[in-house]
Amino acid sequence: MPSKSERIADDLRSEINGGVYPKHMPSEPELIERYGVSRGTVRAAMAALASEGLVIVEPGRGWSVRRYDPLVWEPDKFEHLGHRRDTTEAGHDAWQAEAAAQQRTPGQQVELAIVKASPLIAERLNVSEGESVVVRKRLRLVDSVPYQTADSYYPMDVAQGTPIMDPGDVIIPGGLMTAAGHRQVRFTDEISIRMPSKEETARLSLPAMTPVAEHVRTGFNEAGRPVRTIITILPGDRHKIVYYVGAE
Amino acid sequence: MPSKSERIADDLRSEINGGVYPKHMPSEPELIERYGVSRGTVRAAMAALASEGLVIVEPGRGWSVRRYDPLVWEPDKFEHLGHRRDTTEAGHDAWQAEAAAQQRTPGQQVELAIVKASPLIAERLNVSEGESVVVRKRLRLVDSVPYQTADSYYPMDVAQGTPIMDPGDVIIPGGLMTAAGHRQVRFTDEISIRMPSKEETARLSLPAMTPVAEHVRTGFNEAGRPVRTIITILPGDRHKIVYYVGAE
DNA sequence: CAGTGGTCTAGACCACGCT
DNA sequence: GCGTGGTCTAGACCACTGG
Repeated sequence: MPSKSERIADDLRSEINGGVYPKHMPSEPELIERYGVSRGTVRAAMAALASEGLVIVEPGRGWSVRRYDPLVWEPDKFEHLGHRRDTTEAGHDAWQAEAAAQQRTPGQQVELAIVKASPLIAERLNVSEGESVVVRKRLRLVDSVPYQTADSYYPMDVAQGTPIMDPGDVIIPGGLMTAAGHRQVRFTDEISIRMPSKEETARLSLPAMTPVAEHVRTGFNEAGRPVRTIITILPGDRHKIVYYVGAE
Repeated sequence: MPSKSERIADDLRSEINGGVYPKHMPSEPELIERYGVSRGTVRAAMAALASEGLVIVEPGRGWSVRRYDPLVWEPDKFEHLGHRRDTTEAGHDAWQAEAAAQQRTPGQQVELAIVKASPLIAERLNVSEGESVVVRKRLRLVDSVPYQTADSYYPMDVAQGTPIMDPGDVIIPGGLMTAAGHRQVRFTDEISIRMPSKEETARLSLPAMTPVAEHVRTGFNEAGRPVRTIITILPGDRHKIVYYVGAE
C-alpha cells in the first residue's frame, strides 16, 4: 500500500519523464491544492524526487527539473606516459587545456600548505602517519562555476627545492613532476562513490543530493616509489569519467 | 545563524566522528528530550546526517552509524587483453573468481532477453535506435547480498548462434566473447555518478542515500567494431573501483 | 507487549527572490 | 509586497521489530 506522498511522487515522476515540466515544477501550494494533502506530505514527495536527483529546489525560486551536462573527465590524458601526447600549452596545465578543448573556460585557485599525513595519504605515499607532507590544494572552476577540487600530496623530499613549492598557480610545460625530476611511469587510480561531506558541499557549492566520486591517483616513478597522490573530488552532476583500456 | 536542526546535526556528527556511538544512535524520543525540540526537528537533523551517508535507519530498529566495507572492483581484470592473466576457472567467470580471491562468496542470477536498443546502447554498439539487440542481465550477489547489476548488450549478429544465447549462467573459460569469435582488443569505460532510480534501489536493496556509479564498458574487436556494451550499476557502499594506468 | 520509526495534519513565523 | 520555500511545533495514528 503506497503512501500518499509516494503516489504523489510517482505521479510527478512520470510527468517529469513525459516532459510535462520543461523547467519549473508546480509550487507547493499548487500541489497541496491539486492532491488535497497537507504541506508536509507534498514536501515528502518532493524530497523523494530530490533524492533520485530528479528535481532541485532553490529557496525563493521554487522546485525545478534537474538538468545535467557533465564534462568529460579523462584521467589518462592528464599525465605523460610517453604514448600520450603532451596537451599542456603556455598558461594552461593539462587539465585546463582539456577543458578549453571542450569549449569551456577553465580557472583555478591554488593554495600551498604543509600538513601532517593522514592515514590515507601516509599509506599511499609510504610515509609515517603524521609525517609532514606538502599539499597543493586546487579548486578548479569551469565557466566560473566550481567544478572539482584536486589536492596533490607530495613527500617532503620530493617537493623540496622544486617548483612544486612555489605558491600560486604555477604552470610548467611537461608537468610539475617532471620538472621536479620525478617522472611517473605508472598510476593506481582508486575511485569511491559517496555523498559529499558538509565541507565539500560548501567548497563546491553543491546542490542537495549530489553524490561525488573521490578519485585517488597515486603516481610511481621508475624506481617504483610513490611520489605523488592526488585526491580529486568530482561532483556527479558535472563529470563523466572516461578510461581507455587496452588502447594504443 | 544555524538552525536548531543544523546545530543538532553538527553536534551528533562530531560525536559520531569521535566514536561516541559505536553502533546505535540515541532514539528520537531521547533526542527530543536532550535538545528540547519537537520530533520534526530531530528528524530533520537525522535526515541531514543520512544525506551525508553517516547514519542509516531501519524501521522498528532505529538509527545507527553507517559502516562501509567496499569490495575492490578492478575493471582491468575482467577482460583478456593478452598482458592480463586469465582468472577464470571451472565454474567461475572472471568476476566470480575475483570475488572468491577476496574471500567472499559470489553468486549471480542471469536473465536473457531480446530488446529494442535504447539511444545509449544504439550509439555505443553502432546500431539503429530501436533495432533488436540481445541482453544478458545479471544480478550479482556477494555473500547472498545484492552487490551489483551487470547487463551486457550484444548486436544481434554477434550473439546469434553462440553460447551468448544460452539462457542461464553459462561459464566459458576464456570468456563468452572469445567463444563467440569476437576477441576484444580495447575498451572504452564511461563512469557516471548519480543517485539510483526507484527501480535500481529496489533491485539492489539499497539503503537510502546510497549513490551509484554507472559503469558503461564498450568493447571493440580487432576491426574496431563495437561488439559488446556492459552497463554495470555499482552501489557506492559496496565498491571501490580501481584502475592501473601505465602498468605493464 | 513496549519501543522504534513512518506518515500525516494544521497551524505558525521566517528569509529570500522577484518585480 | 507577494510568492517562494525553510523551519518548527504539537499533536495523531500506523507498521514493524524486539523480547
